[in-house]
Amino acid sequence: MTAQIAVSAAIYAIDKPYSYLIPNGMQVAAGVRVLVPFGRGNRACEGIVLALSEDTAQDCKPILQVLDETPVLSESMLRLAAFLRERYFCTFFDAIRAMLPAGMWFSVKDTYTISELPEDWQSLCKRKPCAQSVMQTILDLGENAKHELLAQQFAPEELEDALRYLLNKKWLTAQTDYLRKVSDKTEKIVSLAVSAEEAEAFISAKRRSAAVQAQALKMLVDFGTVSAKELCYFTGATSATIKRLEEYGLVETTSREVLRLHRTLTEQTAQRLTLNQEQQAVFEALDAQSSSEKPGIALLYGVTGSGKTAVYLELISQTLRRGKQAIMLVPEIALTPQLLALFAAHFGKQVAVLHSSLQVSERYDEFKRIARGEATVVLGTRSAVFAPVRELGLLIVDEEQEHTYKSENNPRYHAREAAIFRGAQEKALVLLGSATPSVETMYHAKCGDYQLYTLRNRFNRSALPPVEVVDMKEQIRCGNSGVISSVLLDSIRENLKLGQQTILFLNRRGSSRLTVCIDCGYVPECPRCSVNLTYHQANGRLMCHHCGFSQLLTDRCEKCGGHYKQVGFGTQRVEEELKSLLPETEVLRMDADTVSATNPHEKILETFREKNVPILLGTQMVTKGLNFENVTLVGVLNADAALYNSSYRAQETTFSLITQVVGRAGRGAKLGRAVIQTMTPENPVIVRASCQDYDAFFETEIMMRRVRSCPPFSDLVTVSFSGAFEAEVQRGAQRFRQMLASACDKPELAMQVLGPAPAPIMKLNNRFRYQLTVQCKLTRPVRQMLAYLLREFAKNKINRGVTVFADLNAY
DNA sequence: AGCACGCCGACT
DNA sequence: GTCGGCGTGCTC
Repeated sequence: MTAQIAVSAAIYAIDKPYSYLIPNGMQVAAGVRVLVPFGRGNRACEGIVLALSEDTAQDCKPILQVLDETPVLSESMLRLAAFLRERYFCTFFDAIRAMLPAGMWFSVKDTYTISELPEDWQSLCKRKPCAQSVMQTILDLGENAKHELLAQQFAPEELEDALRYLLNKKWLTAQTDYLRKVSDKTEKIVSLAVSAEEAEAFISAKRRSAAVQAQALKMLVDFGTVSAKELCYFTGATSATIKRLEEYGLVETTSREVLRLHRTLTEQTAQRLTLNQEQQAVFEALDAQSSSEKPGIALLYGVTGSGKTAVYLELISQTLRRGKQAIMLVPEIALTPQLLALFAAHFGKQVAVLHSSLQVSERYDEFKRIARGEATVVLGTRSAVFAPVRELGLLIVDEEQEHTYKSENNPRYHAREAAIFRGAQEKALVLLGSATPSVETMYHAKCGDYQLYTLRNRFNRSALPPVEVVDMKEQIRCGNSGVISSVLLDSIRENLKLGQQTILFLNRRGSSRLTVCIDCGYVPECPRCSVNLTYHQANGRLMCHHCGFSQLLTDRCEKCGGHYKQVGFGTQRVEEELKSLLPETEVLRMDADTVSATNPHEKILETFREKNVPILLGTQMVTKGLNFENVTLVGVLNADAALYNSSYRAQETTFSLITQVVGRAGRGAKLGRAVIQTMTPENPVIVRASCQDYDAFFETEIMMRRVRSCPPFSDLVTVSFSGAFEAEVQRGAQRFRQMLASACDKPELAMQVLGPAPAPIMKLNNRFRYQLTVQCKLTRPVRQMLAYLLREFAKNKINRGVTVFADLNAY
């Protein structure tokens, strides 16, 4: 008997199921994790059994150890992993890693023991000083040492080198333990280990040579105890700085569990749902579809406020009544406390919540509750599509057009696509819901691939707010160079008089802030990335949002000694403008700068609601699922900001965004209104969004997509190349293009290749990036051909120094 | 990627 | 003469 195993150590270029011998008496099943020897060195490495087969083993190694008593993934989930691997060009294990919660993984603990050390060992390794000191350390520790302990004392590279040397000499032996880890996120806390006076003395003694250390110490003197993260943020220190200070004995670090605001689901008595006629009809049809032999996929297209959630709840209840379970995916759970409360009220303890801000152990617990069948309703973000429910009856993807469903790291899967595959596998109804469905989804619905259900009426019959489009060019001509038009200002004033609230939305895309020297035009750039640095008021530093680099903003320009100025309009600038226009009015700002762990957006929104703050100003965050009775005015400050980037999705996201924002006004009894500011009032996307005409928008958009061969008519595979040397990366991309050209000799492999072009951010963390865009129908043969080329590219040593990866329909 | 095997330059 | 450098090729 052999087992086909996905091995964690296998990189993409060599990833495939590896066959291993099952030793006599060992209990192995598909879906259990095992320890297997891999590679020349036969290092123990983690794997998961994909399948068992009868074939007599030829020359394969035996499994070392079984790590799970029962499978952690069902056969159907293993097929889903295979699907992810093929569609998103990742390894089996990458896919599996995405499917299991962090708390289920094993931590590798290497322990080194001295075996046979010759008397004169010190003279024997004179030429290897690092090995000598590592050996001495192990001796001091008493014959054996844990890897993590050594890692604290030596630089990683040096340590690995020394250990390899010592193991090779057979002076040391290593043993590997795999322990289940259910560790929670901890954060490092730094505090002074000496008196404030001593720290001050150190600062003045050091003067210039260790400016960052001095800064960090100063902060500790002022605040006593600070988290390492904050210390780095405010002073520009790095982990190395803290380590250095620790060595000097000036500071000490401890770790503390990250405390997160965790909402416990309070059980309330659910109000009996009453569906209106339209909802009832849709519910019945969906219910019929879900109980059919092959339920397939449905799209619930319902305008904002038409009560999609009520239909979801009824369908979930119905699924439970049939003895099956349901998963509902939402774009961002933290933004929808109202939904959480609703689910708690309806399903009580049967609900499991899975989202990114859960602690590792909490997530693991929820995972187990689902696997055991205690939780039958799963509410969660992207990765909840992998929740281990046993008998899936319903899989809802709410707001299916949202970009948060696309993973931004390996495997770069789309939760909607994973949901559709899983639904088909497990014969569950996949229900996509949206007020502004993605063009792809609506297209499939119109083709009949998905069943289309429509909710046309707003639930409480409240009319959609009247929308006014303001031409900002006109405003400039009239002498208003600010970001708030006179029309919007008047409306805000009016609203203030009535004691009603206003939400102002600023599109971040295309409105990035910039620090520039007004004398010579110099713009500070990140030394590691090809981006400009952004000024943060909170710490007075210029920061890189991509690699974490930061530096103090100097008074004078470092090139010419001139003056810096902040240009571009971020929320800060709008806030200032509002202050001068409406000096007496309180403005609540919500963006990446004001939202933090200690001040989460829920808290800001709560303040907005409770204290009846007149104006809420923010970025994307203010558009999502907020229901405020007293909000009667919504302003979109720069509606077209995202419209002119090169992505084929720009129109769609802009339309969806504006529609959502406008839908925020007048949710209560009072009539709302919306003001949309734009430079291009005649733009069809703006026009259609302002009158909430999705159908017209869709018709034009689908035509454009057809003409340009964009999704859903074809797929776009972005093949990215990165490396330390720009010319090498570019040549690599060029070579891949040639490989593509010679591989696509058959008609079924038809494709169009664009590039190589520099990636949108050409340099990131000192690595240069280029990309090719492959436009094709991603059929099986095309996928296999691309996978083959990716592997060949990685294997060929001519491409050494250049790494490649592919992303399907990237955002 | 990670690791062993194999062939050339600075030390005992 | 040998130890250790780095280049090369394979991973059940």
